[in-house]
Amino acid sequence: METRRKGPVGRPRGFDADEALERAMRVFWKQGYEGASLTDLTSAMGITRTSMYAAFGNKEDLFRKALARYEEGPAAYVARALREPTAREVATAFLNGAVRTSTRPGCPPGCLGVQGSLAAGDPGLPVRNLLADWRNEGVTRLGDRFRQAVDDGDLPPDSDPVGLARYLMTVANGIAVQAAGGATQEDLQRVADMALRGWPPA
Amino acid sequence: METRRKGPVGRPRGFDADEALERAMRVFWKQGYEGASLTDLTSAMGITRTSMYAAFGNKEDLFRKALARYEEGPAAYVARALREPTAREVATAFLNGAVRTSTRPGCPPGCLGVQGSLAAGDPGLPVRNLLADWRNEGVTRLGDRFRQAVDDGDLPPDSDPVGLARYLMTVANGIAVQAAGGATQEDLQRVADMALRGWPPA
DNA sequence: AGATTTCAGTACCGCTCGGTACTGAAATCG
DNA sequence: CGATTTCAGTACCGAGCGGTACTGAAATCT
Repeated sequence: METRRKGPVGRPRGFDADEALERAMRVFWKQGYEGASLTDLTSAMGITRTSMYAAFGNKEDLFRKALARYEEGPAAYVARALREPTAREVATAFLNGAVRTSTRPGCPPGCLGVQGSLAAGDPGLPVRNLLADWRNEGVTRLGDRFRQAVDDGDLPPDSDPVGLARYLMTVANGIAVQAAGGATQEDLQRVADMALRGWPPA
Repeated sequence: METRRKGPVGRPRGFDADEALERAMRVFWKQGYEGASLTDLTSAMGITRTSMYAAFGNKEDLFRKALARYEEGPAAYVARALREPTAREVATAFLNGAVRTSTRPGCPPGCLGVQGSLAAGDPGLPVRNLLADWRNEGVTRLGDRFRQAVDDGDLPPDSDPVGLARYLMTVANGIAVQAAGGATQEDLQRVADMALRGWPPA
């Protein structure tokens, strides 16, 4: 006979973990991993250090969860772009999404995958490597999609799918850097348009 | 009657300030401003904290001087590119220089102007803004050069010089990000070549 | 040589960091 | 109701941060 629980025993948590994670994500996005102190994070989340550690583990765990949330939220344009029917539409949707997410009003400029950590001392290396892997995985996914496009015939047979993928990711990363320096959405949309002027014809 | 000094009175400094600054520049380049501790810096420079403060001011002053040295050294390709005869050659030299400097063996990957500080908490804001200004000044200089190119007739009269400048800077910034993630010189040279495929004809 | 000036080094300052032990209250169970 | 469990909050931990006072030696001047 198995013990059945109607709900978790004990006092339930008094805050919305999803909302707290959203707030934490924005602090990391704005200030980077090392630049975001636990005090910054917990005061934005509206909870105490104790609650944060109980709910999310530690600072690095919190960042990993914030990155996962970022991927499903602000960075969902990547997955959407990959589902576009042609290589050109994939590329266009990807860069336009990067522009919009990097310059969205009410959100920090740039991209969590770039601003989160680019260079760091020893204590920040795990997160730095996590983000480098995250960006490289994006290249891989785009590259797979473009290999498919070559098979489909909407990219020339002599195309370099991974090269095209890295090119787009490079431009998207640059857009994030430029957004951090104050470039506007119009500025960066022009950049995205220029970046596609040399795109291989179908 | 003016007092003449043959040399500075007192014990002369026992280290090469230029060499020390070069070492500091590389630490900032690799670890970023906030990620480079005074211990990291001074041990790489081979001097004590006291000597560093006497010779360079404080950590922020040291960074400013390291950035100036970076501009004259690894980033000298920018000034060289601006002196190329045509807009296309300017653009090509600029991107090729960004690729080489971001992937130079023996140097940290990327660009000090990007890796130095992209996102930061309150204490790092001055340096973050310094670098954003530095990047934007690069856009301005390229933009001035391309305006000249329009006058010279080696860019179409309806070109957007500042837009073209921002486009190149965006690609260069993206190259720095990608280099930090392990992209090789060959990878990034292909990216630079692709970025110029849509360049306006003379 | 003696006086002076700046050197390099140690030890320390107050502060903030990420992380934790401990307290007392609150909510759910039998 | 009483027992149990987890909550939120305070106060604190050792460590590292950027920066500085102080010491004694070394090198240049008159």
